[in-house]
Amino acid sequence: MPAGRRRKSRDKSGLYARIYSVARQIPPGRVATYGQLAAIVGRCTPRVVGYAMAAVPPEEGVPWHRVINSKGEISFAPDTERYLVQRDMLEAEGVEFDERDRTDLRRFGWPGPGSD
DNA sequence: AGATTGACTGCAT
DNA sequence: CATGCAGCCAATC
Repeated sequence: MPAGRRRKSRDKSGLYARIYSVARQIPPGRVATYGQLAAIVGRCTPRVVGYAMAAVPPEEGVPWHRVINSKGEISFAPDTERYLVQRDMLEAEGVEFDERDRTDLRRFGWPGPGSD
């Protein structure tokens, strides 16, 4: 790996790789918020995490469906197919939604890396 | 190079 | 609890 050159990580190319790397650590049945991932990745913001999730290649093994917004809700309009697909996958893992279509982050929220 | 958009968030109303 | 607004960073046009 290219030693030297660190300080503030200018690896913009590795930004997505970092985000995916963290996302892959989210265990089944748990969900993480964009802001949480951004904080763990560092030098990143929720917007970028969302953009990265939208750009996840299908075979990367990244559980993009376990990433939701800070309100504990899926960030797609409820009447879209993408929303239904994501919700279906989460429920299949045991994540529950209330009548407001929100999950309880205190129960299903991912504590963070190393909580395995 | 400037403007616009997007799977966001926190705070004020 | 719903809505509005500003701040945020990268990708696209």
